[in-house]
Amino acid sequence: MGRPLRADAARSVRAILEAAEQVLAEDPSASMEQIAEQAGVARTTVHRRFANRQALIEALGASAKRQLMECVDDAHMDTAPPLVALHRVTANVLRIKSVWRFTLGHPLADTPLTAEIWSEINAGALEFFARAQREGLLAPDTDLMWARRVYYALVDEAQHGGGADRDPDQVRQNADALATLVVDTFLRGVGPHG
Amino acid sequence: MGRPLRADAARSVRAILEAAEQVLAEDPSASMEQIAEQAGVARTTVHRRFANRQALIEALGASAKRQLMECVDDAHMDTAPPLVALHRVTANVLRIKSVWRFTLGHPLADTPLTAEIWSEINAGALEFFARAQREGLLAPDTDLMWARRVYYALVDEAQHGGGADRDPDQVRQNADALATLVVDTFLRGVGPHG
DNA sequence: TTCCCACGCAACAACGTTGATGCAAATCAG
DNA sequence: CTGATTTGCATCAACGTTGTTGCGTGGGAA
Repeated sequence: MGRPLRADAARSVRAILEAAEQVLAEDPSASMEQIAEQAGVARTTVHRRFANRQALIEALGASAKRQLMECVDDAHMDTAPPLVALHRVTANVLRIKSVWRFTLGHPLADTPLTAEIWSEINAGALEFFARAQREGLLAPDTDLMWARRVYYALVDEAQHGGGADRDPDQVRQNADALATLVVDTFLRGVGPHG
Repeated sequence: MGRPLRADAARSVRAILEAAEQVLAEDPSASMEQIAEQAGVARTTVHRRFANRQALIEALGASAKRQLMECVDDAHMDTAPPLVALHRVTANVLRIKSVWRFTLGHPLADTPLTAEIWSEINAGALEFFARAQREGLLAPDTDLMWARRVYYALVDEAQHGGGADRDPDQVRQNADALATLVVDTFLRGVGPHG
């Protein structure tokens, strides 16, 4: 590509991406104008940095998916004990999802690239659940596809309810507590146990 | 209001509502043109029957909410044994949701009227879960708000995955099977039981 | 300090969508 | 059958959004 961006240009790009994520999270059909306003930038500047609305959304997708992949990786789903890995990845994903509510929530940001990452993650999840089932964490008669969908749904649900977390510390604690709740509900449901 | 609609007019209205539900389910921002096309009707006819896009969506909301309320009522949540009632209402709701994927899925169709019905249903659900908890169907330490959210999420998830059901009979069987799956997962999760 | 780049601002064309209107033809109801 | 109503079609104005361009200005980099 061209030479590195100047300081103010880089600042604009970051502001725009951040604003786009926030605005689109509340209204996926928000206009470029609204995004520019939230970014504290003129609309033309948005178009200067991102040729299309599509290009902007794809840029969001790239950032988000990269971070998601990263946070899944460092849970070591393939080696850690299933229950530990499950709790860790859940907390990590919840943390990421709270930042990328739009991009990771709406499939609008789907491009060939991101679709590939998705299927990779999905495959990894299925593989993990298979191992979890072999090691007795999941009931032997559980349909793994259903299990995966239930897990995703619970993570989503835990995310949506979570109100405003101010500082990063609070986000982390919240993510841990929610992860416990999600994993618990996922494995034992809400009925009486014992 | 005015006098009853003529036969062809009534047919148009029904066709438009049905078409709107289908089209909007796949693309919530679809144009009136697309809806008209799917209904086999000129766009002007749509505007003749529904002043606004908003009015059309509200009409959808009214129909859907009415049916939803009806199908919740005839599950007799307040008298039947909790497990029976839960299974029955789940099957009923799944059946309705498969028909009103857009209107009951996206909160776009929310008006003062529908919001009222929603809160009524939500209150009923919470009350039901409280009774279920007293009677031992839910663990005593379960947060009822969380339980409700999990239940809604599971119903949604069961709905989304359900591919194309051709005839009404198949829909009914499918709804029963899915209801069993949902209730089971809801109460016991996917971990080993025993 | 000096040069260059990025910015804000204003203006513009192109589009698609919405909503309204008039009219001729088809269709329903008494 | 006959009158009333509905519909399709063509047309029009109004809007909001998108994307582009040119210009003057202010802040970053060497």
